[in-house]
Amino acid sequence: MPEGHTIHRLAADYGERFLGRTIRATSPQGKFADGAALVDNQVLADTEAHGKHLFLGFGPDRWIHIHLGLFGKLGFGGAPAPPPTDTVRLRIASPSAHADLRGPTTCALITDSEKQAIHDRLGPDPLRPQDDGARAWQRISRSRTTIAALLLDQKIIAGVGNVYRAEVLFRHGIDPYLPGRDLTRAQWDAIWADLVFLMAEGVRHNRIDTVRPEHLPEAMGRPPRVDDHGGEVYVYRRAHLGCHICGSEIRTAGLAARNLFWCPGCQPATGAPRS
DNA sequence: AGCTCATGGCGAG
DNA sequence: TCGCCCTGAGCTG
Repeated sequence: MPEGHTIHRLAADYGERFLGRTIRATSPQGKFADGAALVDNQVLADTEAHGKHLFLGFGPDRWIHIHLGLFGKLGFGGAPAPPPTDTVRLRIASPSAHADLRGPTTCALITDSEKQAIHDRLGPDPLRPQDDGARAWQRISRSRTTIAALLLDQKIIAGVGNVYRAEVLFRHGIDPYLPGRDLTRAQWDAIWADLVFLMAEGVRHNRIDTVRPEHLPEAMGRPPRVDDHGGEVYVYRRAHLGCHICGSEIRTAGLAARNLFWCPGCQPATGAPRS
């Protein structure tokens, strides 16, 4: 269950273990048998992430494109690798390590130009140093769509998922229903800079933490969060609980088939009326 | 054993 | 906007 920080982390994890090495590739589940055969006994030459897309380079002109979707998981382990379970789509193994991919939305062999087409349809990624938030602003500032929906649109900004969306809007006191074109440039610049910071922290710690030090449980005299998603957050999955800052009841609503969370006190409605 | 839900995204209508 | 794809955990019975 990954957002962009997880994918960047996994690209680094693959690289650490297999870059420059000849790997064995198999598809115990069978759905990627042909692709695995074509990279078996090849050298992993490159790993890259853009948003939630992961690329493993076996050049020339040959990449494995992985997208975990909502359920996909990647697990690393040592050698010898244990017998794979029958849901392993792709196992990559070296004499010292193995990696098992399960449940991805996408695991496919692609060419350089197919890879480029994927980059071309993705927006700037806060975790790619060369990417620029101004490109996203061009579209956001002209859109009547709510900022909450725009933040999840990978064509506009790549790598943000449901947790970062809710949390970054909270951190900036922005109504999720505010149309993109009603944001100020200063608000967007602050959001982008914050995502660059938060997501880099996410890569480092391998979890999403968005709570400022002065609002951490120990600073606020409350117990630490216990939740299966792991990090300290302000609003994500905290529906009907009290806001850590103002005490208002955190609200939730469906937006484009995803659950949105926000604090009506800290993020007062300035956008369109909502039900 | 069966249901629900999850940090995602696609295509049909 | 809905249904669908992928998997697994945590309920319920």
